[in-house]
Amino acid sequence: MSLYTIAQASEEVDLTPYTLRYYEKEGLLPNVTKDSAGRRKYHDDDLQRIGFIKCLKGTGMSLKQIKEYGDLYEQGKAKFKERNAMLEEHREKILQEIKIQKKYLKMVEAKIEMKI
Amino acid sequence: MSLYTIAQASEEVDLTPYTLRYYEKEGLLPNVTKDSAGRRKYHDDDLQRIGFIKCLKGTGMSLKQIKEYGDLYEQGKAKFKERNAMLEEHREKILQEIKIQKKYLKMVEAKIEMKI
DNA sequence: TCTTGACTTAGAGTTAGCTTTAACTGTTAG
DNA sequence: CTAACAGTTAAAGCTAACTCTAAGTCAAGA
Repeated sequence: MSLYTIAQASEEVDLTPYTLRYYEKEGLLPNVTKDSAGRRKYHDDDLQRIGFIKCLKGTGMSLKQIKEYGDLYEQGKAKFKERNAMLEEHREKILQEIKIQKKYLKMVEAKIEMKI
Repeated sequence: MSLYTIAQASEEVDLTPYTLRYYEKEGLLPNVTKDSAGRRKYHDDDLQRIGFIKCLKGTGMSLKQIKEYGDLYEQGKAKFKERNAMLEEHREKILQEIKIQKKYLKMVEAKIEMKI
């Protein structure tokens, strides 16, 4: 059970302390605790959660939607179906996006080969 | 040699007229002409250029960089090397990005299968 | 004890990329 | 001729996602 200061967590997940506080303010990190002096303490769970937030964000999900997903997650088993439906929909979006990226890649490669 | 009004061009490339004017203002579309009444007329060349802009933008290039590329393009053969170097660098970026997307896809799929 | 430095907060500022508004002009159908 | 319409401009406004500032607190080392 290791704990991280905001600086350490920031280093660990490669986001600035500003961003971590921002995510918390937006309700994306509801479980970050504070020590007696009011300073944030990040648990491994928090870091894992941030990792998944980065995954969702990196695949084009908005912070608003990520919060929705997180809120469902907080409600546990009761909202499992809804939550997984979100992920499955998102999965399709990622697949679609990879397809588009590959198409664009070909366009760029064609332009490179064009030599004009 | 077909010509398009801004509304038609907008339809054709699936961007709003606002966006087309904005791109022009930013210097991304230097060759759009105007009729005697001052109304924009888009040529096939313009639509092709917009298509490539969408490709670059869709793969994460900023409008600023796209403008840089376009400016080199305007300078023709003289800047061919520089221009192609940009594209090759961008090609690497796209490949990298596809890799990351695939990794994230696996993370999402793992979470779906986790059923917790 | 003093000072340094990492933290805290609320709230303001920034950036990219549009998007809209206001006021106006020129074209076209009735 | 006139009303509606599609376009024009400059400039303001908007949203997402940070990013920073100001003012303050707290703990640890010289």
